[in-house]
Amino acid sequence: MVGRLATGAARPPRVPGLAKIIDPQVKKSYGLPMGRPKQFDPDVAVGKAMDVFWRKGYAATTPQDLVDELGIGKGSLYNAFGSKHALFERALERYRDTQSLALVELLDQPGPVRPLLRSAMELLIETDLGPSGRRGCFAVNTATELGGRDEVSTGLVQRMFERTEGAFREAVERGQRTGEFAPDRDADAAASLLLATLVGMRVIARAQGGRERLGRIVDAALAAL
Amino acid sequence: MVGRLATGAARPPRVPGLAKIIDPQVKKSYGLPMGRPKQFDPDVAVGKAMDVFWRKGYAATTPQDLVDELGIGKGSLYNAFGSKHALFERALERYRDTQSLALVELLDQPGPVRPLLRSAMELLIETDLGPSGRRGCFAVNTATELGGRDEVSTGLVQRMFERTEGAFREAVERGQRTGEFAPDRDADAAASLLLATLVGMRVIARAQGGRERLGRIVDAALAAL
DNA sequence: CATATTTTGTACCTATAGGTAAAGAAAGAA
DNA sequence: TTCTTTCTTTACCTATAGGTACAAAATATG
Repeated sequence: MVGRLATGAARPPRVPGLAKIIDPQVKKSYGLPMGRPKQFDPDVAVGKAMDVFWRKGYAATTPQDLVDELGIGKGSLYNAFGSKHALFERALERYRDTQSLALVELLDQPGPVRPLLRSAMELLIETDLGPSGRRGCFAVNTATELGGRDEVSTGLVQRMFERTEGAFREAVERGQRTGEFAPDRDADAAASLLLATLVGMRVIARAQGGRERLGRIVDAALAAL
Repeated sequence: MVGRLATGAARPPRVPGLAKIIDPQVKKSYGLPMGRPKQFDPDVAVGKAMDVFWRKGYAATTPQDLVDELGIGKGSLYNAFGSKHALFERALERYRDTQSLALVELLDQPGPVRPLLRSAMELLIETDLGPSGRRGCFAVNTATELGGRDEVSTGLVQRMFERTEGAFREAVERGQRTGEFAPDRDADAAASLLLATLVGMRVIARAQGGRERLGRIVDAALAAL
Protein backbone atom coordinates (compact mmCIF):
# COMPACT_ATOMS: atom_id res chain seq x y z
CA MET A 1 0.00 0.00 0.00
CA VAL A 2 2.74 2.43 0.99
CA GLY A 3 4.78 1.36 -2.02
CA ARG A 4 2.30 2.92 -4.39
CA LEU A 5 2.96 6.33 -2.90
CA ALA A 6 6.68 5.89 -3.27
CA THR A 7 6.75 4.86 -6.98
CA GLY A 8 7.63 8.11 -8.73
CA ALA A 9 5.45 11.18 -9.30
CA ALA A 10 1.95 10.27 -8.11
CA ARG A 11 -0.97 11.63 -10.15
CA PRO A 12 -3.17 14.19 -8.44
CA PRO A 13 -6.43 12.79 -7.05
CA ARG A 14 -9.28 12.55 -9.58
CA VAL A 15 -11.97 15.17 -9.39
CA PRO A 16 -14.77 14.24 -11.81
CA GLY A 17 -16.75 17.12 -13.20
CA LEU A 18 -13.84 19.48 -12.89
CA ALA A 19 -14.75 21.14 -16.19
CA LYS A 20 -17.68 22.81 -14.44
CA ILE A 21 -15.23 24.62 -12.18
CA ILE A 22 -11.97 25.02 -14.10
CA ASP A 23 -11.92 26.15 -17.70
CA PRO A 24 -10.49 23.47 -20.02
CA GLN A 25 -8.06 25.98 -21.49
CA VAL A 26 -6.66 26.70 -18.04
CA LYS A 27 -6.38 23.01 -17.30
CA LYS A 28 -4.52 22.46 -20.57
CA SER A 29 -1.95 25.09 -19.63
CA TYR A 30 -1.25 23.16 -16.44
CA GLY A 31 -0.75 19.91 -18.34
CA LEU A 32 -3.70 18.20 -16.71
CA PRO A 33 -5.61 15.44 -18.53
CA MET A 34 -8.06 16.76 -21.09
CA GLY A 35 -11.45 15.38 -22.07
CA ARG A 36 -13.25 15.05 -25.35
CA PRO A 37 -13.58 18.44 -27.03
CA LYS A 38 -17.00 19.96 -27.71
CA GLN A 39 -18.41 19.33 -31.15
CA PHE A 40 -20.13 22.71 -31.21
CA ASP A 41 -19.25 26.28 -30.39
CA PRO A 42 -21.06 27.32 -27.19
CA ASP A 43 -20.93 30.97 -28.23
CA VAL A 44 -22.72 30.19 -31.46
CA ALA A 45 -25.23 28.07 -29.54
CA VAL A 46 -26.00 30.92 -27.15
CA GLY A 47 -26.62 33.16 -30.14
CA LYS A 48 -29.09 30.69 -31.55
CA ALA A 49 -30.75 30.32 -28.16
CA MET A 50 -31.10 34.10 -28.03
CA ASP A 51 -32.97 34.01 -31.32
CA VAL A 52 -35.40 31.36 -30.10
CA PHE A 53 -36.13 32.96 -26.74
CA TRP A 54 -36.43 36.35 -28.42
CA ARG A 55 -39.09 35.06 -30.80
CA LYS A 56 -41.04 32.73 -28.52
CA GLY A 57 -40.40 33.99 -25.01
CA TYR A 58 -39.20 31.99 -22.04
CA ALA A 59 -42.20 29.84 -21.12
CA ALA A 60 -43.16 28.97 -24.69
CA THR A 61 -39.67 27.73 -25.58
CA THR A 62 -39.31 23.99 -25.00
CA PRO A 63 -36.18 21.86 -24.69
CA GLN A 64 -37.15 20.35 -28.03
CA ASP A 65 -37.19 23.81 -29.63
CA LEU A 66 -33.69 24.40 -28.32
CA VAL A 67 -32.44 21.02 -29.50
CA ASP A 68 -33.85 21.67 -32.95
CA GLU A 69 -32.53 25.19 -33.31
CA LEU A 70 -29.13 24.76 -31.71
CA GLY A 71 -28.58 21.53 -33.62
CA ILE A 72 -27.11 19.64 -30.66
CA GLY A 73 -28.37 16.73 -28.57
CA LYS A 74 -30.27 17.20 -25.36
CA GLY A 75 -27.43 15.67 -23.38
CA SER A 76 -24.95 18.16 -24.78
CA LEU A 77 -27.40 20.96 -24.16
CA TYR A 78 -27.81 20.21 -20.49
CA ASN A 79 -24.18 19.27 -20.05
CA ALA A 80 -23.09 22.61 -21.47
CA PHE A 81 -25.67 24.97 -19.99
CA GLY A 82 -27.16 23.23 -16.98
CA SER A 83 -30.79 24.27 -17.34
CA LYS A 84 -33.22 26.09 -19.55
CA HIS A 85 -33.16 29.03 -17.20
CA ALA A 86 -29.38 29.25 -17.14
CA LEU A 87 -29.32 29.23 -20.93
CA PHE A 88 -31.97 31.94 -20.95
CA GLU A 89 -29.75 34.10 -18.77
CA ARG A 90 -26.84 33.54 -21.14
CA ALA A 91 -29.10 34.50 -24.04
CA LEU A 92 -30.27 37.68 -22.33
CA GLU A 93 -26.66 38.60 -21.49
CA ARG A 94 -25.78 38.05 -25.11
CA TYR A 95 -28.56 40.41 -26.12
CA ARG A 96 -27.20 42.99 -23.70
CA ASP A 97 -23.68 42.61 -25.06
CA THR A 98 -24.68 42.86 -28.72
CA GLN A 99 -28.00 44.53 -29.47
CA SER A 100 -28.38 46.71 -26.40
CA LEU A 101 -24.72 47.64 -26.42
CA ALA A 102 -24.89 48.56 -30.10
CA LEU A 103 -27.59 51.11 -29.35
CA VAL A 104 -25.60 52.67 -26.53
CA GLU A 105 -22.48 52.86 -28.67
CA LEU A 106 -24.42 54.41 -31.50
CA LEU A 107 -25.81 57.06 -29.15
CA ASP A 108 -22.30 57.77 -27.86
CA GLN A 109 -21.04 58.84 -31.25
CA PRO A 110 -20.05 62.48 -31.75
CA GLY A 111 -21.77 64.84 -34.12
CA PRO A 112 -25.24 66.36 -34.36
CA VAL A 113 -27.54 64.68 -31.88
CA ARG A 114 -30.90 64.95 -33.56
CA PRO A 115 -30.01 62.90 -36.66
CA LEU A 116 -28.24 60.46 -34.37
CA LEU A 117 -31.42 59.90 -32.37
CA ARG A 118 -33.40 59.53 -35.57
CA SER A 119 -31.07 56.95 -37.07
CA ALA A 120 -31.00 55.06 -33.76
CA MET A 121 -34.76 54.77 -33.63
CA GLU A 122 -35.02 53.88 -37.29
CA LEU A 123 -32.39 51.20 -36.85
CA LEU A 124 -34.47 49.64 -34.09
CA ILE A 125 -37.60 49.72 -36.20
CA GLU A 126 -35.76 47.76 -38.85
CA THR A 127 -34.43 45.32 -36.26
CA ASP A 128 -37.89 44.75 -34.81
CA LEU A 129 -39.55 44.25 -38.16
CA GLY A 130 -36.58 42.71 -39.91
CA PRO A 131 -36.19 39.44 -41.78
CA SER A 132 -36.13 37.48 -38.51
CA GLY A 133 -39.78 38.31 -38.10
CA ARG A 134 -41.76 40.69 -35.90
CA ARG A 135 -40.06 39.89 -32.65
CA GLY A 136 -39.78 43.30 -30.98
CA CYS A 137 -37.10 43.85 -28.34
CA PHE A 138 -35.89 40.89 -26.30
CA ALA A 139 -35.44 43.00 -23.17
CA VAL A 140 -38.93 44.46 -23.47
CA ASN A 141 -40.45 41.04 -24.10
CA THR A 142 -38.67 39.72 -21.04
CA ALA A 143 -39.76 42.67 -18.93
CA THR A 144 -43.43 41.97 -19.63
CA GLU A 145 -43.14 38.19 -19.36
CA LEU A 146 -40.95 37.88 -16.28
CA GLY A 147 -40.84 41.34 -14.69
CA GLY A 148 -41.23 40.93 -10.96
CA ARG A 149 -41.40 37.14 -11.25
CA ASP A 150 -37.77 36.29 -12.01
CA GLU A 151 -35.16 38.24 -10.09
CA VAL A 152 -32.20 37.59 -12.36
CA SER A 153 -33.98 38.36 -15.62
CA THR A 154 -35.67 41.42 -14.18
CA GLY A 155 -32.34 42.72 -12.94
CA LEU A 156 -30.72 42.25 -16.34
CA VAL A 157 -33.55 44.12 -18.02
CA GLN A 158 -33.47 46.91 -15.44
CA ARG A 159 -29.78 47.48 -16.02
CA MET A 160 -30.24 47.52 -19.80
CA PHE A 161 -32.99 50.09 -19.44
CA GLU A 162 -30.85 52.20 -17.14
CA ARG A 163 -27.85 52.09 -19.40
CA THR A 164 -29.96 53.06 -22.40
CA GLU A 165 -31.55 55.89 -20.46
CA GLY A 166 -28.09 57.06 -19.47
CA ALA A 167 -26.96 57.08 -23.09
CA PHE A 168 -30.01 59.14 -24.02
CA ARG A 169 -29.26 61.57 -21.22
CA GLU A 170 -25.68 62.03 -22.32
CA ALA A 171 -26.81 62.58 -25.89
CA VAL A 172 -29.28 65.23 -24.77
CA GLU A 173 -26.65 66.95 -22.64
CA ARG A 174 -24.26 66.92 -25.58
CA GLY A 175 -26.95 68.52 -27.68
CA GLN A 176 -27.46 71.16 -25.02
CA ARG A 177 -23.75 72.01 -24.93
CA THR A 178 -23.62 72.43 -28.68
CA GLY A 179 -26.75 74.54 -28.65
CA GLU A 180 -28.86 71.98 -30.49
CA PHE A 181 -31.37 71.76 -27.63
CA ALA A 182 -32.60 74.37 -25.17
CA PRO A 183 -30.18 74.38 -22.21
CA ASP A 184 -32.97 74.77 -19.65
CA ARG A 185 -34.61 71.43 -20.46
CA ASP A 186 -34.32 68.71 -17.85
CA ALA A 187 -32.02 66.16 -19.48
CA ASP A 188 -33.08 63.43 -17.03
CA ALA A 189 -36.73 63.91 -17.88
CA ALA A 190 -36.00 64.01 -21.61
CA ALA A 191 -33.99 60.79 -21.33
CA SER A 192 -36.78 59.03 -19.40
CA LEU A 193 -39.25 60.14 -22.01
CA LEU A 194 -37.04 58.93 -24.85
CA LEU A 195 -36.64 55.55 -23.17
CA ALA A 196 -40.36 55.18 -22.63
CA THR A 197 -41.08 56.21 -26.20
CA LEU A 198 -38.56 53.77 -27.57
CA VAL A 199 -39.88 50.91 -25.46
CA GLY A 200 -43.48 51.70 -26.37
CA MET A 201 -42.58 51.93 -30.03
CA ARG A 202 -41.06 48.47 -29.92
CA VAL A 203 -44.14 46.99 -28.29
CA ILE A 204 -46.30 48.57 -30.97
CA ALA A 205 -43.92 47.22 -33.58
CA ARG A 206 -44.53 43.73 -32.28
CA ALA A 207 -48.29 44.20 -32.13
CA GLN A 208 -48.90 46.11 -35.34
CA GLY A 209 -45.76 46.22 -37.39
CA GLY A 210 -46.78 49.18 -39.57
CA ARG A 211 -43.91 51.42 -40.57
CA GLU A 212 -46.06 54.52 -41.08
CA ARG A 213 -47.28 54.60 -37.47
CA LEU A 214 -43.79 53.87 -36.15
CA GLY A 215 -42.30 56.60 -38.29
CA ARG A 216 -44.85 59.04 -36.91
CA ILE A 217 -43.78 58.18 -33.39
CA VAL A 218 -40.16 58.88 -34.25
CA ASP A 219 -41.04 62.20 -35.84
CA ALA A 220 -43.16 63.27 -32.90
CA ALA A 221 -40.56 62.18 -30.34
CA LEU A 222 -37.86 64.20 -32.05
CA ALA A 223 -40.14 67.19 -32.52
CA ALA A 224 -40.81 67.16 -28.79
CA LEU A 225 -37.16 67.67 -27.92
CA MET B 1 -95.18 2.66 -35.67
CA VAL B 2 -97.46 5.23 -37.17
CA GLY B 3 -99.50 5.25 -33.95
CA ARG B 4 -96.59 6.85 -32.06
CA LEU B 5 -96.77 9.85 -34.29
CA ALA B 6 -100.51 10.16 -33.74
CA THR B 7 -100.52 10.08 -29.92
CA GLY B 8 -100.76 13.75 -29.08
CA ALA B 9 -98.00 16.39 -29.28
CA ALA B 10 -94.77 14.51 -30.03
CA ARG B 11 -91.61 15.87 -28.38
CA PRO B 12 -89.05 17.43 -30.66
CA PRO B 13 -86.08 15.22 -31.52
CA ARG B 14 -83.31 15.17 -28.97
CA VAL B 15 -80.23 17.23 -29.75
CA PRO B 16 -77.62 16.65 -27.07
CA GLY B 17 -75.20 19.50 -26.48
CA LEU B 18 -77.81 22.03 -27.45
CA ALA B 19 -76.68 24.39 -24.70
CA LYS B 20 -73.55 25.16 -26.74
CA ILE B 21 -75.79 26.56 -29.48
CA ILE B 22 -78.94 27.85 -27.84
CA ASP B 23 -78.81 29.93 -24.69
CA PRO B 24 -80.53 28.16 -21.75
CA GLN B 25 -82.69 31.22 -21.07
CA VAL B 26 -84.00 31.14 -24.63
CA LYS B 27 -84.71 27.44 -24.34
CA LYS B 28 -86.59 28.04 -21.10
CA SER B 29 -88.86 30.59 -22.78
CA TYR B 30 -89.78 27.95 -25.37
CA GLY B 31 -90.69 25.43 -22.66
CA LEU B 32 -87.92 23.04 -23.66
CA PRO B 33 -86.39 20.72 -21.05
CA MET B 34 -83.76 22.37 -18.92
CA GLY B 35 -80.54 20.93 -17.49
CA ARG B 36 -78.73 21.36 -14.25
CA PRO B 37 -77.92 25.00 -13.59
CA LYS B 38 -74.34 26.23 -13.28
CA GLN B 39 -72.98 26.40 -9.74
CA PHE B 40 -70.77 29.38 -10.56
CA ASP B 41 -71.09 32.70 -12.35
CA PRO B 42 -69.21 32.55 -15.66
CA ASP B 43 -68.77 36.32 -15.66
CA VAL B 44 -67.06 36.21 -12.30
CA ALA B 45 -64.93 33.31 -13.50
CA VAL B 46 -63.78 35.25 -16.56
CA GLY B 47 -62.80 38.12 -14.30
CA LYS B 48 -60.67 35.80 -12.20
CA ALA B 49 -59.14 34.26 -15.32
CA MET B 50 -58.25 37.77 -16.48
CA ASP B 51 -56.34 38.33 -13.25
CA VAL B 52 -54.36 35.11 -13.64
CA PHE B 53 -53.47 35.62 -17.30
CA TRP B 54 -52.64 39.24 -16.58
CA ARG B 55 -50.15 38.28 -13.90
CA LYS B 56 -48.60 35.16 -15.42
CA GLY B 57 -49.12 35.48 -19.15
CA TYR B 58 -50.67 32.93 -21.46
CA ALA B 59 -48.04 30.20 -21.70
CA ALA B 60 -47.13 30.21 -18.02
CA THR B 61 -50.73 29.79 -16.88
CA THR B 62 -51.66 26.12 -16.42
CA PRO B 63 -55.07 24.46 -16.20
CA GLN B 64 -54.27 23.83 -12.56
CA ASP B 65 -53.71 27.55 -11.98
CA LEU B 66 -57.11 28.24 -13.47
CA VAL B 67 -58.83 25.54 -11.44
CA ASP B 68 -57.25 26.92 -8.27
CA GLU B 69 -58.04 30.56 -8.94
CA LEU B 70 -61.51 30.19 -10.42
CA GLY B 71 -62.49 27.75 -7.70
CA ILE B 72 -64.26 25.35 -10.07
CA GLY B 73 -63.49 21.82 -11.22
CA LYS B 74 -61.62 21.08 -14.39
CA GLY B 75 -64.71 19.47 -15.89
CA SER B 76 -66.74 22.63 -15.33
CA LEU B 77 -63.90 24.74 -16.65
CA TYR B 78 -63.67 22.95 -19.97
CA ASN B 79 -67.41 22.48 -20.23
CA ALA B 80 -67.99 26.19 -19.81
CA PHE B 81 -65.12 27.66 -21.80
CA GLY B 82 -63.93 24.97 -24.20
CA SER B 83 -60.20 25.52 -24.05
CA LYS B 84 -57.49 27.50 -22.37
CA HIS B 85 -57.16 29.67 -25.44
CA ALA B 86 -60.88 30.41 -25.65
CA LEU B 87 -60.87 31.44 -22.00
CA PHE B 88 -57.86 33.63 -22.67
CA GLU B 89 -59.78 35.41 -25.41
CA ARG B 90 -62.69 35.96 -23.05
CA ALA B 91 -60.26 37.34 -20.47
CA LEU B 92 -58.69 39.72 -22.97
CA GLU B 93 -62.11 40.90 -24.10
CA ARG B 94 -63.01 41.50 -20.49
CA TYR B 95 -59.89 43.61 -20.11
CA ARG B 96 -60.89 45.60 -23.17
CA ASP B 97 -64.41 46.14 -21.83
CA THR B 98 -63.31 47.23 -18.37
CA GLN B 99 -59.75 48.53 -18.04
CA SER B 100 -59.12 49.67 -21.58
CA LEU B 101 -62.61 51.14 -21.90
CA ALA B 102 -62.22 53.01 -18.61
CA LEU B 103 -59.18 54.80 -19.97
CA VAL B 104 -60.98 55.82 -23.16
CA GLU B 105 -63.99 57.05 -21.22
CA LEU B 106 -61.78 59.01 -18.89
CA LEU B 107 -60.07 60.68 -21.84
CA ASP B 108 -63.44 61.52 -23.36
CA GLN B 109 -64.47 63.68 -20.44
CA PRO B 110 -64.90 67.42 -20.97
CA GLY B 111 -62.79 70.06 -19.29
CA PRO B 112 -59.14 71.06 -19.41
CA VAL B 113 -57.16 68.43 -21.28
CA ARG B 114 -53.77 68.64 -19.67
CA PRO B 115 -54.90 67.70 -16.15
CA LEU B 116 -57.05 65.01 -17.72
CA LEU B 117 -54.04 63.44 -19.41
CA ARG B 118 -52.06 63.67 -16.21
CA SER B 119 -54.71 61.99 -14.11
CA ALA B 120 -55.15 59.29 -16.75
CA MET B 121 -51.46 58.42 -16.73
CA GLU B 122 -51.26 58.56 -12.96
CA LEU B 123 -54.27 56.27 -12.70
CA LEU B 124 -52.50 53.73 -14.87
CA ILE B 125 -49.34 53.92 -12.81
CA GLU B 126 -51.39 53.06 -9.75
CA THR B 127 -53.13 50.23 -11.60
CA ASP B 128 -49.82 48.78 -12.77
CA LEU B 129 -48.18 48.98 -9.37
CA GLY B 130 -51.30 48.42 -7.32
CA PRO B 131 -52.16 45.89 -4.63
CA SER B 132 -52.57 43.14 -7.23
CA GLY B 133 -48.84 43.27 -7.79
CA ARG B 134 -46.57 44.63 -10.50
CA ARG B 135 -48.44 43.25 -13.45
CA GLY B 136 -48.26 46.07 -16.00
CA CYS B 137 -50.88 46.25 -18.74
CA PHE B 138 -52.55 43.04 -19.91
CA ALA B 139 -52.75 44.25 -23.50
CA VAL B 140 -49.08 45.20 -23.56
CA ASN B 141 -48.06 41.92 -21.97
CA THR B 142 -50.08 40.07 -24.59
CA ALA B 143 -48.60 42.14 -27.41
CA THR B 144 -45.08 41.12 -26.46
CA GLU B 145 -45.93 37.51 -25.68
CA LEU B 146 -48.18 36.68 -28.61
CA GLY B 147 -47.81 39.55 -31.07
CA GLY B 148 -47.58 38.07 -34.55
CA ARG B 149 -47.96 34.52 -33.23
CA ASP B 150 -51.66 34.46 -32.33
CA GLU B 151 -54.01 36.17 -34.76
CA VAL B 152 -56.99 36.61 -32.47
CA SER B 153 -55.04 37.97 -29.51
CA THR B 154 -52.93 40.22 -31.71
CA GLY B 155 -56.07 41.62 -33.33
CA LEU B 156 -57.67 42.35 -29.97
CA VAL B 157 -54.57 44.17 -28.81
CA GLN B 158 -54.29 46.11 -32.06
CA ARG B 159 -57.82 47.38 -31.74
CA MET B 160 -57.29 48.38 -28.12
CA PHE B 161 -54.20 50.32 -29.11
CA GLU B 162 -56.05 52.00 -31.94
CA ARG B 163 -59.00 52.96 -29.79
CA THR B 164 -56.69 54.41 -27.14
CA GLU B 165 -54.74 56.31 -29.76
CA GLY B 166 -58.02 57.67 -31.10
CA ALA B 167 -59.06 58.87 -27.65
CA PHE B 168 -55.71 60.61 -27.27
CA ARG B 169 -56.15 62.26 -30.65
CA GLU B 170 -59.60 63.55 -29.78
CA ALA B 171 -58.33 64.89 -26.48
CA VAL B 172 -55.51 66.72 -28.24
CA GLU B 173 -57.91 68.16 -30.81
CA ARG B 174 -60.20 69.29 -28.02
CA GLY B 175 -57.25 71.01 -26.38
CA GLN B 176 -56.43 72.69 -29.65
CA ARG B 177 -59.97 74.01 -30.06
CA THR B 178 -59.95 75.49 -26.56
CA GLY B 179 -56.53 77.00 -27.13
CA GLU B 180 -54.79 74.78 -24.59
CA PHE B 181 -52.41 73.41 -27.23
CA ALA B 182 -50.88 75.03 -30.30
CA PRO B 183 -53.31 74.57 -33.18
CA ASP B 184 -50.55 73.82 -35.68
CA ARG B 185 -49.40 70.64 -33.97
CA ASP B 186 -50.15 67.39 -35.73
CA ALA B 187 -52.79 65.74 -33.53
CA ASP B 188 -52.18 62.33 -35.09
CA ALA B 189 -48.49 62.47 -34.33
CA ALA B 190 -49.13 63.70 -30.81
CA ALA B 191 -51.58 60.86 -30.22
CA SER B 192 -49.13 58.25 -31.53
CA LEU B 193 -46.46 59.66 -29.27
CA LEU B 194 -48.78 59.61 -26.27
CA LEU B 195 -49.71 56.01 -26.95
CA ALA B 196 -46.09 54.95 -27.29
CA THR B 197 -45.15 56.81 -24.14
CA LEU B 198 -47.98 55.25 -22.20
CA VAL B 199 -47.14 51.75 -23.41
CA GLY B 200 -43.46 52.22 -22.69
CA MET B 201 -44.23 53.59 -19.25
CA ARG B 202 -46.24 50.50 -18.41
CA VAL B 203 -43.45 48.19 -19.51
CA ILE B 204 -41.02 50.11 -17.34
CA ALA B 205 -43.54 49.89 -14.50
CA ARG B 206 -43.47 46.13 -14.77
CA ALA B 207 -39.69 45.98 -14.98
CA GLN B 208 -38.73 48.57 -12.39
CA GLY B 209 -41.77 49.71 -10.52
CA GLY B 210 -40.28 52.98 -9.22
CA ARG B 211 -42.76 55.81 -8.93
CA GLU B 212 -40.17 58.58 -9.28
CA ARG B 213 -39.03 57.48 -12.72
CA LEU B 214 -42.61 56.94 -13.88
CA GLY B 215 -43.63 60.34 -12.59
CA ARG B 216 -40.77 61.91 -14.53
CA ILE B 217 -42.04 60.26 -17.70
CA VAL B 218 -45.51 61.70 -17.16
CA ASP B 219 -44.10 65.16 -16.52
CA ALA B 220 -41.93 65.04 -19.60
CA ALA B 221 -44.71 63.70 -21.81
CA LEU B 222 -47.05 66.50 -20.78
CA ALA B 223 -44.34 69.12 -21.10
CA ALA B 224 -43.75 67.94 -24.67
CA LEU B 225 -47.30 68.75 -25.72
C1' DC C 1 -92.97 9.60 -11.36
C1' DA C 2 -90.15 9.02 -15.86
C1' DT C 3 -87.68 11.72 -19.33
C1' DA C 4 -84.69 15.04 -21.42
C1' DT C 5 -81.01 17.91 -20.67
C1' DT C 6 -77.05 20.11 -18.59
C1' DT C 7 -73.58 20.52 -15.02
C1' DT C 8 -70.29 18.43 -11.93
C1' DG C 9 -66.80 15.41 -10.05
C1' DT C 10 -63.74 11.81 -10.85
C1' DA C 11 -61.08 9.11 -13.50
C1' DC C 12 -58.51 8.67 -17.20
C1' DC C 13 -55.58 9.66 -21.37
C1' DT C 14 -51.51 10.96 -24.53
C1' DA C 15 -47.77 13.86 -25.30
C1' DT C 16 -44.38 16.49 -23.70
C1' DA C 17 -41.67 19.38 -20.24
C1' DG C 18 -37.57 19.39 -18.15
C1' DG C 19 -34.53 17.02 -17.10
C1' DT C 20 -31.07 12.55 -15.29
C1' DA C 21 -28.22 8.17 -15.91
C1' DA C 22 -25.14 5.44 -18.00
C1' DA C 23 -22.32 3.68 -21.56
C1' DG C 24 -19.31 4.59 -25.21
C1' DA C 25 -16.35 7.98 -28.00
C1' DA C 26 -12.61 11.21 -28.27
C1' DA C 27 -8.91 13.74 -26.73
C1' DG C 28 -4.05 14.56 -24.12
C1' DA C 29 -0.79 12.73 -20.51
C1' DA C 30 2.19 9.16 -18.66
C1' DT D 1 -1.28 1.64 -24.50
C1' DT D 2 -3.49 2.83 -20.60
C1' DC D 3 -5.50 6.39 -17.68
C1' DT D 4 -8.18 10.28 -16.81
C1' DT D 5 -11.29 13.30 -18.19
C1' DT D 6 -14.98 15.44 -20.88
C1' DC D 7 -18.38 15.16 -24.42
C1' DT D 8 -22.06 12.69 -26.93
C1' DT D 9 -25.86 9.50 -27.54
C1' DT D 10 -29.47 6.92 -26.13
C1' DA D 11 -32.45 5.56 -22.96
C1' DC D 12 -35.02 6.59 -19.32
C1' DC D 13 -37.67 9.12 -15.65
C1' DT D 14 -41.47 11.80 -13.08
C1' DA D 15 -44.73 15.36 -13.20
C1' DT D 16 -47.74 17.88 -15.52
C1' DA D 17 -50.06 20.09 -19.71
C1' DG D 18 -54.17 20.13 -21.79
C1' DG D 19 -57.60 17.98 -22.23
C1' DT D 20 -61.68 13.81 -22.76
C1' DA D 21 -65.09 10.31 -20.96
C1' DC D 22 -68.44 8.95 -18.08
C1' DA D 23 -71.40 8.33 -14.28
C1' DA D 24 -73.98 10.77 -11.01
C1' DA D 25 -76.50 14.97 -9.64
C1' DA D 26 -79.62 18.65 -10.52
C1' DT D 27 -83.10 20.95 -12.92
C1' DA D 28 -87.75 21.41 -15.90
C1' DT D 29 -91.45 19.22 -18.25
C1' DG D 30 -95.23 15.68 -19.28
